[in-house]
Amino acid sequence: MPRPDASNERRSPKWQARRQAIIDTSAPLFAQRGYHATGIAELCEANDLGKGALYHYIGSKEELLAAIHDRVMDEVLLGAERVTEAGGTPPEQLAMLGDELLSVIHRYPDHVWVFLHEFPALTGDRADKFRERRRLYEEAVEAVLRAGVTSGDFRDLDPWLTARAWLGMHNYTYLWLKAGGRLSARDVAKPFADIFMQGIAKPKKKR
Amino acid sequence: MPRPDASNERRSPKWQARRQAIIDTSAPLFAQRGYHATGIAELCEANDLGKGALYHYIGSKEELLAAIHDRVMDEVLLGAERVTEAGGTPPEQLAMLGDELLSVIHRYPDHVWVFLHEFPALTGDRADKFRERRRLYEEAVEAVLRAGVTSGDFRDLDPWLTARAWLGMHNYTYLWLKAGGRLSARDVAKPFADIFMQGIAKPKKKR
Amino acid sequence: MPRPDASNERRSPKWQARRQAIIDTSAPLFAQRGYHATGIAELCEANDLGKGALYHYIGSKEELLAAIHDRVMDEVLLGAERVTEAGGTPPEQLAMLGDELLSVIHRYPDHVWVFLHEFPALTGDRADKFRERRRLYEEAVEAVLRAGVTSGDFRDLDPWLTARAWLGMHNYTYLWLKAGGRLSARDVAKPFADIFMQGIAKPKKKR
Amino acid sequence: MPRPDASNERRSPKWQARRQAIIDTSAPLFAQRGYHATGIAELCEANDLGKGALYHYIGSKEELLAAIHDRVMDEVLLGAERVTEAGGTPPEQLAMLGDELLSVIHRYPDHVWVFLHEFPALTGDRADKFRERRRLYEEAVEAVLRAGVTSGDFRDLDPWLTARAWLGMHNYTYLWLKAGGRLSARDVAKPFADIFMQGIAKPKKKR
DNA sequence: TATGAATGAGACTTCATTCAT
DNA sequence: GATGAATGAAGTCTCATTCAT
Repeated sequence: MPRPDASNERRSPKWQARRQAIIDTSAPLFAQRGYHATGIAELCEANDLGKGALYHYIGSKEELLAAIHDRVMDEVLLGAERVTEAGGTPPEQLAMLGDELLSVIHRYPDHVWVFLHEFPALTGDRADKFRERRRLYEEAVEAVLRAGVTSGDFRDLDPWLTARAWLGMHNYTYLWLKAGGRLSARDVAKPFADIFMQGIAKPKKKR
Repeated sequence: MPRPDASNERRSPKWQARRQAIIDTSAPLFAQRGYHATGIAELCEANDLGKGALYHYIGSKEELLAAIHDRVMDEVLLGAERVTEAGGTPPEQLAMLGDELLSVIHRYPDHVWVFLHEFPALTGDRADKFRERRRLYEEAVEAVLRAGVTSGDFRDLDPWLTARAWLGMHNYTYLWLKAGGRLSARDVAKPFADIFMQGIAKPKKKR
Repeated sequence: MPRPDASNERRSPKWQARRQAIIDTSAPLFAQRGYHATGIAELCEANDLGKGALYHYIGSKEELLAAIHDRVMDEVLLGAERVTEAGGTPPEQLAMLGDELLSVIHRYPDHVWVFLHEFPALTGDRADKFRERRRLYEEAVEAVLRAGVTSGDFRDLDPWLTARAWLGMHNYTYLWLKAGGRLSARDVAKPFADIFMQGIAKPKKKR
Repeated sequence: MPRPDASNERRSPKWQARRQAIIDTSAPLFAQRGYHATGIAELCEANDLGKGALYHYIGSKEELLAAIHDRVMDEVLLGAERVTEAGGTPPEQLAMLGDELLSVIHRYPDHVWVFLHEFPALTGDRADKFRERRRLYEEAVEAVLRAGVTSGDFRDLDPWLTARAWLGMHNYTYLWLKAGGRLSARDVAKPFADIFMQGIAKPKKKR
């Protein structure tokens, strides 16, 4: 049963920093072993902290999980905002969205893994808040697609369904796209954009 | 610690049927609450069986999880075989693969959810066997892409990376494609194939 | 809670034989894995019988344990009777008791192991009956020692304490004396008798 | 499946003391009811501790069993060392070994009962380590016997077999020798030594 | 005689969390 | 800030036994 977010803003900067470090250290554990399979004891060891001290920073295990989700959603939504503010044609916007999204997945592979695997473990208000933010992002993608249909850049397609195709294609990279890996975010974003943009482009009228 | 699959083949047909029913009844529970979060007690209640009787059929919780995985992989690989045997051009083959895959997801949404979410909970030999079968399927997709490049139907693309795009686009539908829902498997497969096929088609030479 | 011994005497000879076979097949299992650690399922497999059929013969697990105890005690007490009937001097009697006891241990190593390790698992009447029979045998040993003191063959010793020494020396061979082993019962009985008899002999008066 | 002994040395002295108390409180339970028949719940009640708290100290039930074994073997091997360091003729050494061994059995009757009854319940490394220490002690006894033969104090006997006789005679006292009982360790050790020493002594040459 | 599905209590162990220090 | 002992509910799984077939 989630408790009201202990207002972290009153805390000292030192506390804030330590909390952030704990979040980032814990994400790989949750990613590798699973949220439920990772015990408080393991988190304590990984963070070199006693149980009491750990709870001083995280409040509860689920709050820690929510913090990892927020870390990702903050970045993802920030990316979407940047794209909106940058302007450009719908195809340009969609390409930028892909760049931003894959950049987040590439930089935070563990956080994203947790995000995509363990969101059903969130309960109550925390689950609601998370779903709300996720929906917000998905609607941004749909909006670009709709704009492209209107502008004539994209052929007449179902924006909702097409957004799902785009999201699946990009999100699913969490399984193999890693920071230290062979491929950069851009190495993936470019070919994916090529496929998708050509795939939904309005065919040129033949004369 | 996975034990060698207690040779289920010696069991009576009645036992086999009951086991299958338990597998199918349990999949939705794992899908909705998560594998670790679902207790044996819940499985017992859902299957209307005592603990001892449940274990008479499943061996262990993890064996039950593996059985759900197998149920899906059996169908998926069977679909891939049908496609191979059907023959046709690479674009036709890829379209058929999409039809088959989305059909499985549409018919077994819970099994697939479990499959895509809880595979890290498999350990030891069971994990190995599962990864092997999954790789087998992915290679079938790559093979079709490679054939299409060779045949000139598809432009020159990275088969591995493109297969990931295709797999993500299709697999990710597990989040919203349900048997009772608004959309049929075909309703999704057709537009997805349109996007993907047009997206990787070799541009026609202009005259 | 032990039930009154289902009067086995009314059973058919075939039933009796099968029951005896089960007792002898089960003793090694109990000896090697322990009474509590050996499950009914293992007993079924070893005896090539279903659970229902096994229970048809043994009544309960504890009754089976008691039967193994009885098998040993029958032999041990029979040996003691033979010795009594044979007559002879106390040293001769004690030597014969050693021969008989080690012969039982050598012929029924598993039954004896169970007997010496698992007697605390017997409860209620079964425990009482077993303790009674064990005491009976021990008193036979004490009686011989007492007779030897009276006759002047043995020096003046505490019969109870000396009997314990003798019993420990002989019983404890259950740890290493096996039917198929290097040593026969006689190979052990002779040196043991030499030690013990010389150890308690009345010193010859010097002239 | 035994885990590597969680390095208990890092624990606080208070923890160590409590652990030791738990070991000594649990030994009588195992002795009276048997290792397998004694449940964690009973151990908790006897130690006035919750399940979680108990596990905080013991790691596992089998580790507790091993600790009881070690408690005994530590004392027994220490006694053997004292004897070796004390020096003296082989008969003196053997008498001292008897004094030491019976003293341990008298002071730790429950621990010894567990030790002699439940050692088959140890598995893996723990069983190996225990067997090794036990063998070490038995070899010490054999060595004294061998020395006595060489020195001419004992007649020509089989050291291995004679050691078994001696061990059985002494170890078997665990069945009736108790700290609060009628007999002290010395009350038993003296007559036993008299029997055994006279029993294996080299007969004086008659003139 | 024999089967094996079903029982349900109880086995050992782990868990997230609290709180006195 | 930090510790780690203690909690006790819940975890997965095994058990001896029964009974309809």
